[in-house]
Amino acid sequence: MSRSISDSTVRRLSHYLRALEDFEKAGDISVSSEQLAQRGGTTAAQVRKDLSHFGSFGKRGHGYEVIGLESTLRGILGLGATWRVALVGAGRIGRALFEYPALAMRGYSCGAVFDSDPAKIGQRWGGLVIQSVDRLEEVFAEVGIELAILAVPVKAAQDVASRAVGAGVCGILNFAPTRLRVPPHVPVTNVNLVIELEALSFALTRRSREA
Amino acid sequence: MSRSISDSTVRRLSHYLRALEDFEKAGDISVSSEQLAQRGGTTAAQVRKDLSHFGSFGKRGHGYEVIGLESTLRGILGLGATWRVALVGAGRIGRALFEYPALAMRGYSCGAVFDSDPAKIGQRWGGLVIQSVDRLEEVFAEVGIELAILAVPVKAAQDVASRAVGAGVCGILNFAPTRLRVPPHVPVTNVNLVIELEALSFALTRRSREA
DNA sequence: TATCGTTCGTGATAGTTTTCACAAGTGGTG
DNA sequence: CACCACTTGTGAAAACTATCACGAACGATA
Repeated sequence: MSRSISDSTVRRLSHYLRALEDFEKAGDISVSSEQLAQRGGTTAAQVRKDLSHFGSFGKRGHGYEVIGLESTLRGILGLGATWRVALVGAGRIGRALFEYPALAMRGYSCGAVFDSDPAKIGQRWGGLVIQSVDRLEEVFAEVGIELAILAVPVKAAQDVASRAVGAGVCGILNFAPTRLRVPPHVPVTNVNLVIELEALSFALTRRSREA
Repeated sequence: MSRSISDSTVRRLSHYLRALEDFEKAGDISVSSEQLAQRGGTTAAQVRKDLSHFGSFGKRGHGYEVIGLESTLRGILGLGATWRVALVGAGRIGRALFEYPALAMRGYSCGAVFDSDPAKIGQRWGGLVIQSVDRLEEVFAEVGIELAILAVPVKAAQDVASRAVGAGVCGILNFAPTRLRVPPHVPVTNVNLVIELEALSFALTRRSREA
């Protein structure tokens, strides 16, 4: 029950949850840390350590009960709650996210869409009308937005982030390839495609250099 | 000039490069590790350590020459090379990637698009005709594909990955929320939106629990 | 009930990454 | 030339993360 949980641990919990969902589909009643480890690409000891930060969920000699651990992990990851989300940026990436089923399934419900392009403002996406970013604060308050998803160009990202924080947002999911400056109490998760591309490029190049 | 470079270091190099591009635009000739650190959200010592793994690029008393370090980093990250890429999966995410300018700018040139949906096969994207995944090996050989971008459903991901490896691919950029099993010599970079969503959810929940 | 094979939970250990602190190099100035 | 303000590059220390190894619990079996 330690206080500070490392990012790597949280990400592994995510993997375990997905593995458990598969074990459930396969009809398994219980799984061992060893089985979870293999599916998650880690070790049995790591699995047990990760879980032990939050409590003691297994039975010695028999492993973990699939359904039980599944809902425990959902609880730890906060997947029971639902969050009212605003999507800022109605470009290709914004659109892909808007229709990404996992968003809704993880409890993120989209309550507003913004763009700065006059040609897009007023268009309908699902049941929502695309709003001008100029009205961001106003709409955030009206709809009760808790979370902002940023799918805007780098240039606009910091400004939108600051305004979202000003409007009282609880967290930000940032797709712009830039590090946002926000107060420490606002969690930001970055999905930075450029970094991933460059990391892959590095791995590829390193490989061909060594060969 | 150590052998094994940690993933975190590589990702920071990416940040430094972006910062340098900005410093260049702003007309700066040289920067200190302190300046790079602030832009990249880290510390001056970290910046120097990261760079020192690859050589000694600064001048004591004066910092790093912006243009010079920029091209050094591009070299380290392998951004000079161009890679012939295949996009597997022509859904929303595939489309967003296909039009993502950073892809082309990082030296990834798309040489083929695949899908399994008969309704999509035969459609044109840019100058490319969407191919059936059934012809994957064939087309990979014809076009000389070096890299596969997977934007397919989880169910199909492992199969496509194995076939891409069989077809001699050098690396994989995987958007499916699953861990691929590939031979160790094939680098895989995962962009797992589900994990990011759950990590954010954890941070949000943790926060509201503590408050 | 006693024994056995299994698997968890966890303190100790090993390994990795980050931070610290300072000697050494650089250009400028009088 | 001697000194100064500045900033790098790097060994050593600290912090963090992963692995190991083993006692303790559990159900099954006779």
